[in-house]
Amino acid sequence: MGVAERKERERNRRRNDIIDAAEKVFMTKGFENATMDDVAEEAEFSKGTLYTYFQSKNELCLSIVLRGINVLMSRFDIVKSLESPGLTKLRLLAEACRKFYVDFPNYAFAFSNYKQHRTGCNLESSILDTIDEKNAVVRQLFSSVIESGKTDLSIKTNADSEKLTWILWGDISGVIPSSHFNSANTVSAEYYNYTITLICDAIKK
Amino acid sequence: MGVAERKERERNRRRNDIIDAAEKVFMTKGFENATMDDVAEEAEFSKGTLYTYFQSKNELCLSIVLRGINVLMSRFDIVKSLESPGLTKLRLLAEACRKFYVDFPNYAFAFSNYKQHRTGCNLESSILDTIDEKNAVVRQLFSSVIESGKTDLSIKTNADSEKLTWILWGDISGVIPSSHFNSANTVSAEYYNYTITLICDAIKK
DNA sequence: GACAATACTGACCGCAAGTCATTTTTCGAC
DNA sequence: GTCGAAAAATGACTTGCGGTCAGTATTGTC
Repeated sequence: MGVAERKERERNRRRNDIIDAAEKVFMTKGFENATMDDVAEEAEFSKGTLYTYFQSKNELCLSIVLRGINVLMSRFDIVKSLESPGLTKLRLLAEACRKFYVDFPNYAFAFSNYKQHRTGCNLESSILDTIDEKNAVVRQLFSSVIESGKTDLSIKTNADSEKLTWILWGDISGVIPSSHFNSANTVSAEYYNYTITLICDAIKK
Repeated sequence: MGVAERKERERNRRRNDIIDAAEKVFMTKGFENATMDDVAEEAEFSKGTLYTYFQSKNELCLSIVLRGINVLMSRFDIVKSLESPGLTKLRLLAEACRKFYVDFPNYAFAFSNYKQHRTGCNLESSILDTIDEKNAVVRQLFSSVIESGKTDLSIKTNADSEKLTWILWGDISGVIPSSHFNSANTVSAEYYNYTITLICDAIKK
C-alpha cells in the first residue's frame, strides 16, 4: 500500500510549488523587500505552512540556489560525456554555464545572493550540506577536466588544477552573475567570454 | 570667526568616531547580527544620534566601504608615480591591493558585503554617488595603465582595456575578498597571486 | 464513526530599524 | 552672567517582518 509514498510525493510537490512561488516573488521584489507573507500569498498557503517546509527565509532562498545548481550540473553532464581535449571541454563547461544564466536569470540572480543567504542561515541545515556536496562535485569535475587537458597536452602541464578550479569556478559562479545584476544587467556574453578566453589563453599548451 | 568651521570639523570627527565604532562592532558580530544599538553603545551615542549622521544602517556600512576605497586609492598613488612598464604597474596595483586586504581585514570584510548594502540602500544617498565616482577613477587608472602597457609594448596591443579593467577590478575587489571570508579565511596570497599571474601571462606581449 | 496522524492556519511574539517630541548643550548678544 | 535661538543629542515609541504555536481541518485506518 503506497499511501506513505504518495504522501511523500505530494509533500515534495507542495515544497516545489512553494519554491516556484518564492522564485517569482524574490525575483520581482528582491530578497530584502519580499516578505514571507508575500511568498505565502503567491504559494496560496499560510505563512505558518511555509515553515513546515523550510526552516527560514534564508533556507528557502538556498533551496532556489540548490535547484539552480542541479539544473546547471545536468547541463555539465552533456559535456562530460564528450571525447574532446581537456581545454575544449573547459571552454564548453564555461559556455554551458553562460547559457544557463541566459536561460534561467532567476537562478543567476539567486547565485548572486548566495553568500548572503549562506551566512544568514546560521543553523545547521541539510540544504547547506547538500550544496557543499554539489559544489565539491563540480569542482571535482573541473579539476579532472583540467587534469585530462594536461594529459592530452591541450593544457600546460605545470598548471595548478586546484587553483585553476578555484579561479574558474569562482569567476563563473561568482563575479559574472554578481556583476550581471548590478545596475542594468549590462554585462554581456562578450565580457563573460573575454574572461574565459583570457584564462584559456593563459593555460593552453 | 571660525566657529562654523570648527563645528563642521567636530561634526566630521564625531562622524568618523561612529564609523570607527561601526567597524569594530560589524567586524566582531557580523553585519546581520550587529544592531544599531550595539553601534550606538560602542560609539557612546544614542541610537537617534546615529541617524543624524547616517540615513540608515546600510549607509553606515557603505561609509566603511568608502573609507576602504580611499585608503586603497592612496596606496595606488605610489604606483601611479612610478616609471615602469604598464604590465609591471598592473602587477604592482594588484599587489598593493593584496597588501591592503592583509593590512585592513575590516575593509576586506566590508568590501565582501558591498553589493548587499548597496541594494539595501535604496534611497538616493550621496555616499553611493561618491563610491561610484571613486570606482570610476580606479577603473580609469587601470585602463590607462593597460593602455600605457600597450604603448610600451609590455602588454599585447590587441588587449581590450575596458574588458580587462572590468575583469581585473572585478576579481580583485569582488572574488578575492569574497572568498577570503568564506568559512575559515583560507584563501591565501598564493591563490590571489596565481590569479594575477594567470591574467598577466595571458596579456603580456 | 471513532481515532490518530498529518497538514494547515493566522493571531501572536520578539526584536531591531527607524522616528520624533522633548531635553540638553552651545554660543553670540547684551 | 543670563537670555534666546540654533544645533546636537536623547530614548521612548512606532512599524514591519521573521518566526512560533496552540488550535482547527483533513486524511486515512480500523
